[in-house]
Amino acid sequence: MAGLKQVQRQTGVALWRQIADRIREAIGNGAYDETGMVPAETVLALQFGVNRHTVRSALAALAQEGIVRAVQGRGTLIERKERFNFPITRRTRFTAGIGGQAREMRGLLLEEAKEEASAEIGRRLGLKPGAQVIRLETLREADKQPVSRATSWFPAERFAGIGEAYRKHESITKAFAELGLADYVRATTEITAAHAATADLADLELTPGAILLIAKAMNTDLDGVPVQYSISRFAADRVQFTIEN
Amino acid sequence: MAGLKQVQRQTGVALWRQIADRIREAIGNGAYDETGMVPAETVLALQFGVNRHTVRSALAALAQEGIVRAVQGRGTLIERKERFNFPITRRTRFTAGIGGQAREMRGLLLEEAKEEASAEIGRRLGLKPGAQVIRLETLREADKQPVSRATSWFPAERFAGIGEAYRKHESITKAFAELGLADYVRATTEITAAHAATADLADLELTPGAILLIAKAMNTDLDGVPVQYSISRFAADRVQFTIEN
DNA sequence: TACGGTTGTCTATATCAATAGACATTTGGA
DNA sequence: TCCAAATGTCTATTGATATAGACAACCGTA
Repeated sequence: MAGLKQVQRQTGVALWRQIADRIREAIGNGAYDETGMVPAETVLALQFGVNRHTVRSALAALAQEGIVRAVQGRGTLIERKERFNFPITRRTRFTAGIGGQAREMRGLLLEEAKEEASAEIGRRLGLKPGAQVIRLETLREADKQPVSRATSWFPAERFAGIGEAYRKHESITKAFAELGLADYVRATTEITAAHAATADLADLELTPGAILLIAKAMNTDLDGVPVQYSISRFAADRVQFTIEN
Repeated sequence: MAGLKQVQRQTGVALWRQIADRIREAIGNGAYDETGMVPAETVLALQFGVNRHTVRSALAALAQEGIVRAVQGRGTLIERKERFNFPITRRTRFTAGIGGQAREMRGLLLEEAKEEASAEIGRRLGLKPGAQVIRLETLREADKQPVSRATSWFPAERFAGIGEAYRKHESITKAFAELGLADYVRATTEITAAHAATADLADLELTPGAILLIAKAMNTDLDGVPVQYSISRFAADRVQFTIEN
């Protein structure tokens, strides 16, 4: 299992960066699942044919991403696999779901608009024809890495000001709370996959041809009244869904 | 058209490398087709928000790849678009076809095996059932960039030692010549496209989901006797085929 | 011929990347 | 308790990366 392809020098890509990428990939492939640890720094240095300090730079970058954690005297433990695990349950919340696996969570409001509900959106939200909805375009990041790009619709009269609330709290759950909705549940989730449209490529920092996991979700309040319908596009190589019942 | 996305610092990827990649892409997109030149160094430096010397490093790398050529007093001329043009004719030869567009051509022999011809390969080469063939796995590079990954079959008794000859000359044409076949012609070429299999991703240095152009070719000697059948997988974003008659 | 615009070259400085070696600190087990 | 193994920290050196400024050389054109 010794490194078949050596790292390349003088390509404009730092050695520590190449090594970090390869270790991250190896972790994602389950190469170190038996021990749950990365090989010792001296071993990695030998494998890649570089100095131990260079390996340390690579591991420091991975630690910064929250993928590994070094423990003096023991070794470098794998904190999480490459993919964020996103459990889908009746109480699915994005921030809480990913939160434990990342150090820093952010939710950015890219766009807000009030518009007439399309036929499909109206049906999903149980609104009368011609009713107004608020549409939010959001980008969610975990550890500064974009994870998903979502479009959400809310009944306009009930959730006026949700855009501002989201911008403040960076969380749908907290935005709902500020508007008087203390609790809500995930009613339905539909999951598909597709190639990324060019519009999503830039936001999610993907390469053309990348694959998206698409989750169409409906949330309701505790009385079963729809409060949100959303279409979230996840970078397929950064998340996995877990369905629990 | 000013740079929307700034280059990033301290990511382990040198600025000149990021800028070279973006200019190469812009050239491929035809962004500078009107003038046939890259903007002046000072203009690019301003666009990317870096020093002129950093831009010069990027342009030097592109010149090394043969994509641009700087002329003092005039500017930096575009030598060729991103894609290599690969003309397919009755006298198609890989090295000669790409040769004029690249500075350095290489052909690497990855694997050699003598084996029994499969039904299809036997049919393509016009061999009797159970005949032996030599299979070569090769990787072709132009200016140190992998261009294609090919699997070739040859009748074993007629071309014994072709693996060694290819390793020496890095050219099928020259290997044939050494074995006494002075000339040959392209009889048929079939072209398809597909997503890259994982096995080819590493060799061609592609990202998952990348697209391959696949050329299935049969070469014969001047008497029409098949001498080679090959399946070549080209990185679709690096080549284009031109059919000439 | 003169000039504006362009690439080429040089010096200087600061920071990052990589190597090298030494030693401290911590952990887990013999 | 001791030891091997692992990560943490420090100093030092070299080369690559990036910025800054100045000026030379060259091209096309007015």
